[in-house]
Amino acid sequence: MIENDNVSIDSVIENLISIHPLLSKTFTKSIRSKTNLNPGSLYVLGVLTRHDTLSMTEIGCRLSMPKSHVTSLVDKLIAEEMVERLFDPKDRRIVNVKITEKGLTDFCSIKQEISQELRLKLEKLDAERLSTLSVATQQVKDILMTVVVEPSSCNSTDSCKEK
Amino acid sequence: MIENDNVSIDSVIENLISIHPLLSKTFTKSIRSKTNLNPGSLYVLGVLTRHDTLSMTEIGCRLSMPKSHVTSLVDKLIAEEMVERLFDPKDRRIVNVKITEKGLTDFCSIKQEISQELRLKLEKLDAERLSTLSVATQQVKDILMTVVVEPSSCNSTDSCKEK
DNA sequence: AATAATAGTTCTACTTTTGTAACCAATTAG
DNA sequence: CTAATTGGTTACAAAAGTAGAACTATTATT
Repeated sequence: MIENDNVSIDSVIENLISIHPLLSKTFTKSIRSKTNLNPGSLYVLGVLTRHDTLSMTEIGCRLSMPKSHVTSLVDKLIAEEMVERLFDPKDRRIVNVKITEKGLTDFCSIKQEISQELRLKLEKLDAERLSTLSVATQQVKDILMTVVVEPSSCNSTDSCKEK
Repeated sequence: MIENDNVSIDSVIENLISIHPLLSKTFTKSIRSKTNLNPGSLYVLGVLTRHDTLSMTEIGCRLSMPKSHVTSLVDKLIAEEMVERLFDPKDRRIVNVKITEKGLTDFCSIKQEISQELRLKLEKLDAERLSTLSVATQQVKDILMTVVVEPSSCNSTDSCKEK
């Protein structure tokens, strides 16, 4: 709790608040124009690429969306055969969602599609800045993931508390 | 070199796609619960803190929202006395929007509010990771701003250049 | 001067997301 | 064994964002 820490925290928050609209601008629009999925479904697909299976509650917790919304998004993904429902034999209330092979390959090509414009712009960066950006985004992602999604509140054993 | 660039670009895109939902989760919800502004209005306020004045078109371009939406968001901000309309004497069609003193101070306290939970979590990071995160977010922000908001497509005269 | 183009507003229709509440089935606790 | 809790679905209302046409006023083009 030193002076220096507070300055760092403030600058982190300041920076993240600036970055957020930039990312929205970059991705959301091309998601709508270039895919037949809505952004929410794509976020669900995204977390499923990073976790083999997740329950409905866990998905909602990680993406901060109401369970009812998760249901409708997963329904859409199932209609596209991108994910599947797996019923947990140990607790038959739980629905585990798993991405399919088709879902994985589709997600890859969708990523290509929606990042096409960004890719063109990144290509114009000099090698040094590009490498800086590569390292920096990796660090932000890694640290933010441990900070934002704290394991204790989202996992199946001690599950996400809904208020 | 080309090889290496493509790897970097892919990892940047991969990372940004992971970061985006994390930021949404972090900010959007508390914006709704802790302020009487909608997220869009807050984004408008945000860009106005970084640019003394912007025209309606420039705001829409920077945030990738239709001009009609910008109109309604600015209307809300004016009702809260956080911004003001300034008519350009040189071209009376243009409406320049400027953040007020109240807007600036309000935005600061809103930032405090909506980042409170994140702040608590950041405080638990050790000094090294916090400083890493501080530097990395700054780099991401700076480079992304030059990449995402390309000057030529946003300006009316020459006013869209980001530094 | 006539016409085209631009900046912004208003209007309407639509999609997406959020927030509840009611409900069922399965599990856990007393 | 009841009673309470949990995970998930369904249904509905409301907020927020998206998209585009029609319109006014102003400026630019010719």
